[in-house]
Amino acid sequence: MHQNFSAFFFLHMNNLSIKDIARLAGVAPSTVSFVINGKEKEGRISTQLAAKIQKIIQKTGYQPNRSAVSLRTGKTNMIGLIVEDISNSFFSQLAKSIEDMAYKIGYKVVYCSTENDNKKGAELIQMLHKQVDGFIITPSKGMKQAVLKLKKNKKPVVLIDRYFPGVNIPYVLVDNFTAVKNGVNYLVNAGYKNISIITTAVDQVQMQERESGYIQCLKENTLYHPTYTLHLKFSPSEDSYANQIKKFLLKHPKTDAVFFATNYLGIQGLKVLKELGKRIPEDIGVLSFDDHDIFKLYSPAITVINQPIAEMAEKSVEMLTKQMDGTGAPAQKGILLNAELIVRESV
Amino acid sequence: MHQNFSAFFFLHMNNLSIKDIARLAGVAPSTVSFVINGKEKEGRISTQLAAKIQKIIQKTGYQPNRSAVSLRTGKTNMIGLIVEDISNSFFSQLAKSIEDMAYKIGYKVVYCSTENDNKKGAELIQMLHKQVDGFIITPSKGMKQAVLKLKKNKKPVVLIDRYFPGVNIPYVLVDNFTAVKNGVNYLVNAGYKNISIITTAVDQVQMQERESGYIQCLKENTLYHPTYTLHLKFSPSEDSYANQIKKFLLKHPKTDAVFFATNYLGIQGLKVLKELGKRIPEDIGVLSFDDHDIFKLYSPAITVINQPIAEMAEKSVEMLTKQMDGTGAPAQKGILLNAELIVRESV
DNA sequence: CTGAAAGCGCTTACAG
DNA sequence: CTGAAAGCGCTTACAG
Repeated sequence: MHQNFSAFFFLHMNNLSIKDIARLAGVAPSTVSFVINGKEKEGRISTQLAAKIQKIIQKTGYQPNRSAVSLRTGKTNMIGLIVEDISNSFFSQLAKSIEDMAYKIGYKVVYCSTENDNKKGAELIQMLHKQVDGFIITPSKGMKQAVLKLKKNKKPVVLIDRYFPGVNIPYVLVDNFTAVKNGVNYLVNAGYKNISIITTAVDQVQMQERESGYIQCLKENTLYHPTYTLHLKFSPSEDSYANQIKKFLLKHPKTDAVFFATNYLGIQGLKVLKELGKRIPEDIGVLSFDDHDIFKLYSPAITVINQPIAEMAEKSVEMLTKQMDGTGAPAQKGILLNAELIVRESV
Repeated sequence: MHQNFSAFFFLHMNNLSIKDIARLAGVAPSTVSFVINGKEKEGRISTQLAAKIQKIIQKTGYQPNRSAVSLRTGKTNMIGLIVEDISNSFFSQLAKSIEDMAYKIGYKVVYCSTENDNKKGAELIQMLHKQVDGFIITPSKGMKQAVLKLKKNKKPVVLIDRYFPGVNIPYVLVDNFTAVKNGVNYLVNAGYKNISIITTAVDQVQMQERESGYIQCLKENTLYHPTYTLHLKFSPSEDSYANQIKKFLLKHPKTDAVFFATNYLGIQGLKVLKELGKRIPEDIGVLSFDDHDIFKLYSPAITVINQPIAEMAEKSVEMLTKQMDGTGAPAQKGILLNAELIVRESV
């Protein structure tokens, strides 16, 4: 009777603690703790008692205070996801896949966008350091120190999409060089002679590798002209990219195919080609890195080099988990996944 | 000399605590705490001493253990963002804007995708309850109980994009009804007579309101035909939507304009129209809710009803902050923002 | 102007 | 089979 009354009372409280549950069950807090954490054996709790406690937890909707658990165990069950820009289609798809993988193993994801600002990136790492059990990061070059510090502090980290050459931190990458080399080779085989590359200012490894793949392929086919390369200056405005691309294309009228090194450049490029009245693929062939809904739907549909996003997410969470478990302690150096050429109508 | 040695030693430690800093500075932990939290006045710490402590914190890179702070203060400085699907362009843009706003006031964002699964939605709320200071949620109908429980527990919540009619929880919405009414009216004025609506199965308020706007406008113009409405069955596969749309359009060949009630339906719709060889806007006018890069770039560019994403983010964080501060305690009921008709070439 | 002490809510060795 | 106690790293009233 008294117990029922208490149960009723507690049912309407906001913040139950483990002590409250213990009191309701007539046991010590430690007993409740064992049941919560599935350690009935270890605490040698009888099955009946465990069931009784479970029931009370159910009824009251008791949830352990995560801060207290974290303080005590040193685990937060949070993963820090640091990307360039969460609103970018590539990263938001990555975020979704990572969330799915993390959810399955009981982790939540905190995200942060660096916007390629090195200071912000380093700061974010520093701020999250004590709040997450591990990081999945698409690093910009200037984040190297901050990431090395994480490593020194034995904080689990996996780099994704980009990495630091010569630094021993696990990564999940696409083989940018080979993928682009093959993709550009497809342009060459299709008969294009003057193939331009439009890419970002070269300070990210993955972009450098894409460019190398382009150069290597064209050199092998004696079609390489250094002037057919546009390194776009970074700009927060999309129009600025479009303008730079337009100027470049007007300056190189012989260009008969373009390789865009990221999807947002490809999208801007399509806009420009439309403005210039160029027909694809008759006047100009188009190949873009990264797939995007736009490329599937465009007339003509655009041929792309597609990154295996779900697989990247899966591998990165896997590699992170191994580190967090302390299991695969000497984590493998990294893995290289294949990007796939999806041939559509633009070449 | 000894102190320098200690500083050197601590510089290379992983996990400094406030005690370590206190020892290095030769003061009590409480003194350090006051300095960290900018409460020098309250603790009546001399400026010089405060500076000295600051310097040590700088040098060592000490970061307070957030779990301990949270346990003690009851604040986590985390916001829980629960959306339908973070990889959807609308939600990822929202996430980016919310992140920006939150960052400015020292909050991090944990995100979760419900995938419109009520159970998962309720579960996510429950799981995050103790880990975040407040929630920004795009609720599905079945999450009502879970959200009401948050309210009962005085957990700050702001609903965004959708709401629960008749329930007093702050929300940030777009005036779907008026926006669609005006948008469809634009189709009417352009001379279209048989305007279809393609929308989701009606169980989300915002979708109902969009449909009401469509109906209201057409009724006022005596152009409403109930059969010109397609409620798409939910499906995880995009192709299924495309097939349903195709069947519908073939069944209603007189349709001379279509209003798509969300951007992903619009995107699927464009694909279908392309397959059917329909010319836009000559054969069929197109209007879609939500803007998207695809709509800007498509030939012809698609006329849309655009939601003010940045403003929605700003208002929602603002309303949440007021609740978290305990300031604007009797938080305003909610706000209704205007969606903007962006006229392009498809009508 | 500064420090010692209590306590936030847990988990886990330890004692029984 | 169960409970009392220590301690994770902070903050803050309180005493001096």
